[in-house]
Amino acid sequence: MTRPTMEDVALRAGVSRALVSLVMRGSPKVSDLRRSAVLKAAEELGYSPHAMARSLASRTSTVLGVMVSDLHNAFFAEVVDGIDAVAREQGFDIIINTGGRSPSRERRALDSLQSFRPAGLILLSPVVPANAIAKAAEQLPIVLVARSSRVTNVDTVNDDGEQGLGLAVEHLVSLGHKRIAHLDGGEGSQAGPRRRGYLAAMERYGLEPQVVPSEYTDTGGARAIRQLLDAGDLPTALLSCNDFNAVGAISALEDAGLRVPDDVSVVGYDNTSLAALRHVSLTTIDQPRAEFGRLAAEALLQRVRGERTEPVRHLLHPSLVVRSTTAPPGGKQ
Amino acid sequence: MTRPTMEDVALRAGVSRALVSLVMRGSPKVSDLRRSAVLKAAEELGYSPHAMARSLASRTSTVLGVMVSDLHNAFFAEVVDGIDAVAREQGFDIIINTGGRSPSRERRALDSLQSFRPAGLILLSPVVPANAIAKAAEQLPIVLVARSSRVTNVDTVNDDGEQGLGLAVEHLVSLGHKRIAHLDGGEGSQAGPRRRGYLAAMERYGLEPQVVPSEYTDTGGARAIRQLLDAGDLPTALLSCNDFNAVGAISALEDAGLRVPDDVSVVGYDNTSLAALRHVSLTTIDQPRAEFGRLAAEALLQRVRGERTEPVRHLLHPSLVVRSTTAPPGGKQ
DNA sequence: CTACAGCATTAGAGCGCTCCAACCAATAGA
DNA sequence: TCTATTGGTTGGAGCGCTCTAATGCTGTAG
Repeated sequence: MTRPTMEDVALRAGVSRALVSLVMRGSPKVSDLRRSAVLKAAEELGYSPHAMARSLASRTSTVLGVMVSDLHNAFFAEVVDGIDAVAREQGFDIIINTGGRSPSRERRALDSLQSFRPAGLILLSPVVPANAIAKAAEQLPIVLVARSSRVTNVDTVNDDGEQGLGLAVEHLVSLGHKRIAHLDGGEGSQAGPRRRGYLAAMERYGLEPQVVPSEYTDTGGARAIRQLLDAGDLPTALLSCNDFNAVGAISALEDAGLRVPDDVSVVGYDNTSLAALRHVSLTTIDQPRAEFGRLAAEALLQRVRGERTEPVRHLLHPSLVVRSTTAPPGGKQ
Repeated sequence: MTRPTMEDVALRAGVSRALVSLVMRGSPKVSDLRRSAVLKAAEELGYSPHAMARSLASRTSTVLGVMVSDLHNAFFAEVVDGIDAVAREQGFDIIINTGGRSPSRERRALDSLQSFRPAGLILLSPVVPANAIAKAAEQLPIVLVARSSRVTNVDTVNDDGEQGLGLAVEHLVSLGHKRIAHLDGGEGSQAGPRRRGYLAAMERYGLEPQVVPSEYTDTGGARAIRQLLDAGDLPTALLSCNDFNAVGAISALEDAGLRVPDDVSVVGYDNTSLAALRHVSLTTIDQPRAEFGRLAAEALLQRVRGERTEPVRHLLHPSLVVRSTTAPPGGKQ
């Protein structure tokens, strides 16, 4: 079970350890003769380089750490796909860890990730306090996705949540809705911009805003609806803080005998695969997720290579995806 | 940006590097005086140990590698939760990588994971060929989840897919169904046992089996339904190979003007969070996912600690979760 | 006063690798 | 013939840590 080292390969190929190192790193200054001898020996021994020893010796790393705040949310999977594509293309590996939306577990994940001394870190929607991020950023390059920051040495990649909710309000207004409520994401990441976008858009159209406290879960959405129903105060359209919340809201509405979109229109946010399922077919706001990942990886690699020290703030344009949960108010199609 | 080392901490605390090492590893044979001096110096410098150097020097690792075949599937997130809980409890860290269900990318992920020389590897539903797994297993302990193997130095954790589909058939038969088709998972992991379980159960009840080729996706499910409809050959009940497939099937059925469960009953497999959404409310087979993760981590750690060399084959009992997509045939409730 | 534990502490080697400077042909130029 | 030059190859130091064996230092017994 003890794995072969460069020494073993060198011995078998009849060359020096340094030469094996050159071959492993694909150096051009190795004769074909030796190269093939080394590769053959490595193959026979089942040798593969020891990434830790390598990075220890070279004082560099080709690893990017990715902290995913919630593995249960497919949103992040697509961001990771984007990150992975860029990283691979540029010769970097990624290692992932998850915080499970819990600050303490996330902090542990961050420590663990950092203990590998990666070249940089991408944090997907982290929930740890800003100062923890700022502190980490003193040690290595950091890019934040789906969370904003004013720290000058971290880059951020976000969608323009204000614009997103603006699009949603516009859509509903154009369908004829006037009573449009927002199921708010509370303390959740990006809930602020979305709420502001909602309020601004409502003001723009001269409509009375109604913010209902809720959260980024389907049970949260359902709870908010029950609250509205209890208060006998149901608007004709609902803007959820995300798709999960929207689906929860729809369930609760249907439980109450109301039909979507005939009685109430519902708009989600994120355009998760959930929303795209024809069975759900949720009108929602799409975020370019893979693009998030690509931009984050590129920003990080720029910093890693020392090409830039100025912070970058990507703010991507969301887009409206109209499906089957929105219609004119009053059931008239 | 250059991080402090043990040397720096030792210097600042006025002790030797070895003593700092002892403190960092929580050794009892350090006087309180020195210990606090070291901890203070470490704190001031923002020192944290270098995991790679540590594992290089100690020739041991406290890292478990986890390969998740598909990050988009929340199924794996729950397994990871189980793994994480056990690993953390026993002082191990996990690093995750993903193969995106592509054999080549998965192989890359495996190599990358191994380059960190983890203590062991847990592979969640891997798609690489069996010999690649066997080869890796010569180098380090490996546990497979949701994929079986006959390799003697690999542990496996699976649910009993045969039993699972048996439960589903039994449920439908007890509702009065006779024409029950299986939307098959093809080459997908665990598709074999599920198919076998279906066939065996149908035979047990003296019913004519009908296996429809499909795959583990919602588009696959929809496609299979369209095929059945085109052939004018729709059974009264469908057993999907997984929840995604089932939801796709339901969408296609609804598109065709059929109602679920009134016209057709549908059963999924996996009990993903998707199935639990009240809007979907899918009757399905539940696998104890977190338990998968816990058992996998425990099995791996036993091997890591050299407590066992015999392979372990966990086969967990699935259970039926009845929701709203199954009813007696012909719409009579 | 010496001997010997017992304990906290430390020097030094070494983990698997990279990197630099040195080295060694072999060829080219003077 | 004697240098340069070039391209391939190598030894050795060192990355940040752990681990073993040895060190110094008490305190107690002989």
